[in-house]
Amino acid sequence: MTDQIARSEKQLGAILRRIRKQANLTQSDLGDQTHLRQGTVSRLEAGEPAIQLRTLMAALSALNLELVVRPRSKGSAADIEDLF
Amino acid sequence: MTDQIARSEKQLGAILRRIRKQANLTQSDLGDQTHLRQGTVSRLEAGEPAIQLRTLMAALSALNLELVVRPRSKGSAADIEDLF
DNA sequence: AAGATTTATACGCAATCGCGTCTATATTTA
DNA sequence: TAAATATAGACGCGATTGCGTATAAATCTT
Repeated sequence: MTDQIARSEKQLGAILRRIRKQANLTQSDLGDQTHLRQGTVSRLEAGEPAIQLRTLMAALSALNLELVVRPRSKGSAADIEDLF
Repeated sequence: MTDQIARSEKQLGAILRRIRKQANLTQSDLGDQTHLRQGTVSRLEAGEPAIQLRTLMAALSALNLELVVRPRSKGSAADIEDLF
């Protein structure tokens, strides 16, 4: 399984959505676990830039994920997604 | 160099501060590059939960960093920092 | 295709964002 | 320790959050 690299809100949201679906959870399921509205989860996954950190961390926690901060690896796949 | 793992806003802020200092930048320097106030950078690094994703991503970008999302590694060093 | 489920959007609300600016504390350096 | 630099925190402001609640629109299932 390839790394889930995010350099933008959109990429981050896409990653979360992918993982949530792999876990067979609906946005509402996730919302129940995190006390976030389903609509809020939707906006997080859509990559809205003004979503708050607390919202992101709550989602990560519920999905049992962690964040790693590291120097940008040159020419990673993430660049391509960014082009559109 | 050990991984920079964040499971909370506080850890994330601490990581950013560490890296910024290693790069010999002040909060104002970073603010200039990102169009963020020095005070905003301060709050980001302090781990305020309501900071927006756009603010985080701007800082990451200016520091040439990227995020990796991955399953929580059990018993990592990050747990200890969480105990405060 | 119809029905059920899931996701995207909307409303008013209180709270809080980041901005612009300024000042009080640290913290570092001479 | 004095002076310089850096960080934390405040002010009012306009904008937008996530909440609570609904409903449209899109996506599965059967």
